[in-house]
Amino acid sequence: MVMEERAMQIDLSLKLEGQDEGEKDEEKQHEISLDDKQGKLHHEDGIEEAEKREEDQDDASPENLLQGNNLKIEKLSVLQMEMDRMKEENKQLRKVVEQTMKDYYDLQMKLAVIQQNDTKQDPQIFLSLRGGPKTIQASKQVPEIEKNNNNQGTQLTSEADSGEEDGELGLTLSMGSHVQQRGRDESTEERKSMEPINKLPRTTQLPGITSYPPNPPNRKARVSVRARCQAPTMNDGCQWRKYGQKVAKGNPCPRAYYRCTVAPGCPVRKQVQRCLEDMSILITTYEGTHNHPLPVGATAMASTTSTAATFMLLSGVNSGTPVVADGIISDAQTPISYRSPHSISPPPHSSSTLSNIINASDHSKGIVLDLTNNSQQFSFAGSSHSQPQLVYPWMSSNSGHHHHKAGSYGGLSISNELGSLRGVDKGNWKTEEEKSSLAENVSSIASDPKFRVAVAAAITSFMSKESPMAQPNGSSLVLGDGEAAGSSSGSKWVAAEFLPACGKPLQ
DNA sequence: CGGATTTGACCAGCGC
DNA sequence: GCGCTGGTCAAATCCG
Repeated sequence: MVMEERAMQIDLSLKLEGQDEGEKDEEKQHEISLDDKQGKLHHEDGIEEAEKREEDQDDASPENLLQGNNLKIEKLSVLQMEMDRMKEENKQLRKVVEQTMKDYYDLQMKLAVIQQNDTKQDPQIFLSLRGGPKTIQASKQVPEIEKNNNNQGTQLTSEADSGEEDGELGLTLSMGSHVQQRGRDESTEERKSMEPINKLPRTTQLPGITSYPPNPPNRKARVSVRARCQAPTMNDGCQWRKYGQKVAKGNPCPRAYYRCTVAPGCPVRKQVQRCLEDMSILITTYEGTHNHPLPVGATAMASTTSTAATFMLLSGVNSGTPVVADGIISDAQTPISYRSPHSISPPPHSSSTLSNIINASDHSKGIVLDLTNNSQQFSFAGSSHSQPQLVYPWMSSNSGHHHHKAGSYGGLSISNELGSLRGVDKGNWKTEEEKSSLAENVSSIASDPKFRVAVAAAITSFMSKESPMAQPNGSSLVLGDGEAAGSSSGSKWVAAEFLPACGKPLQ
C-alpha cells in the first residue's frame, strides 16, 4: 500500500513545463480526481484495517486467515489495475500536451520561414505592435508575433517606422497599401512616411497561414467594428471631428466621416454608418495610424482591432477566404473579450471561434469585427439562460442588460479572458457539468496554436506597455501575475477603461 | 467668439 | 470619355 501511494504521488507530480493554462486546468482536474481516488483508497485502507482487527479478534483460524489474505490480494490487484489505468490516462494526457506543444513550435517555425521569405521578397511589409513608449515594431508582421511569442523580449524595435510616435499609445492602425495620392492632403508628409508600407502584394503561402492583399494596391486596409449602439457614434475614447457626411449607395443611412483631433495632423479617419439590416448596429471603420498618444479610454478599441488583425493573420485559412492583415496592426494592447467565464458555450471548433467574430470574408472592406449579439460562438453567459453575446462597454446602455452586472465580466480584457480560462471565478459555476464543460473548452481553445500565438502576442505587448511612462493612468493593464489578472482586477480594468459610454456624443 | 457641425461642391478612382 | 460613387474640402451655420 505504501508503494501504491508513492506511485500515486509520482503520477500526481506529472507535469509538463510550458503547458498552457487550459492544460493545467485539465491536469488540475485530473489531480482532483486522483485525490478523490486516493481518498477512496485511504477509506478502503481503513476498512481493511477494521476488517483486519475483526479478524484478529474473532477468528484466527488458518482458513479464515487464508481467505483474508485472498481478499487482500484481490483488493490489491484491483487497486493495481486502478493505478495502471490512471498511469495510462496520464500518459495520454501527456501525449496530448506534447502534441499541442509540438504544433505550437511547428507554427513558430513556419512563422520564422515567413519572416525569412518576407525579408527577401518584401522588405516593406511591417507590423507594429506599439506598446506605448516602448515602441514595438518589426519590419514584418509574422516575425513580430513570433518574437513576442517566444518571449525573447518585450521590446522590439526596428527602423521600419522609426522617427515617429515614440510614446504612442492605443490605436495605431497602420494599414498597408497606404498611399495617399491626393496632393492636397494636409497630412501628406506623414503619409509619405507610411507609403513604403505594403506596396507589394503578398503571395506567401504556407500551410496554416495564407496571405494576400485584401485590398487592391494603393488602397488602405481597414478595420471595421460592428456593434450595437443607439448613439450616433461609439465613444471609443478618442476625439473626432466630423468633416463630412454622405449617403452611400445601397444604404439610405448617411455615412459620417470623422478625423482624429487629438493631435493636429493625425491622419486617422473613421467612418460611421448604420447597418442597413439592423439600424441598431453601428458600423465604425477605422483607417490610419495615430501619431500621438491616445487617451486611456481610446486604447481599448485600438487593442481590439489590433487583435483582430493579428488573429486574422494567423487564421486566414479558417475563414474560407484567406486574408492577411496587410500591414494592419496596431498597438497590440489586445483585448478581445468574452462576456463572462461562467459558462462557455461549447465551441464547435475552437479554431473557428474568433473567426466568427472577426469576419474577413470581404477583402474590400478589410477586417470586420462583429461585436453584435449575432456572435454565437464565443459567448459567455452570465447565467444559463442568457443569450450569448459579446459585451463591449461602448455599446448602448439600451442593450446593456448585461452590462456591468454584478459578478459579470463586461470587459474587453485579455486578463479577463485568461482569468476566466483559468477558472478564477469557479465559485460561480454551479454544476459539475459546467465545470467540466469549461475544462473541455479551455483545453480545446488553448490547444489551438493560432489562439496561443495571438494571445502570446497580446500578452507580450501588454507587458511592454505596462510601463507607467506609457499610460500615466495605466488602468488598461491589470495583469496581476504577469499572465492574467484575477477576476477582480479584470473588472477594475473594465471599469477604468470603458467608462465613456456609447450614449455620449463624441467631441 | 472660437470650435464643431452641416452641406454643397469638388476631385479621383473605377467600370462601362 | 463619361457617369457613378466614395471621399474630402471649405464656406456657412450652429452652439456653448
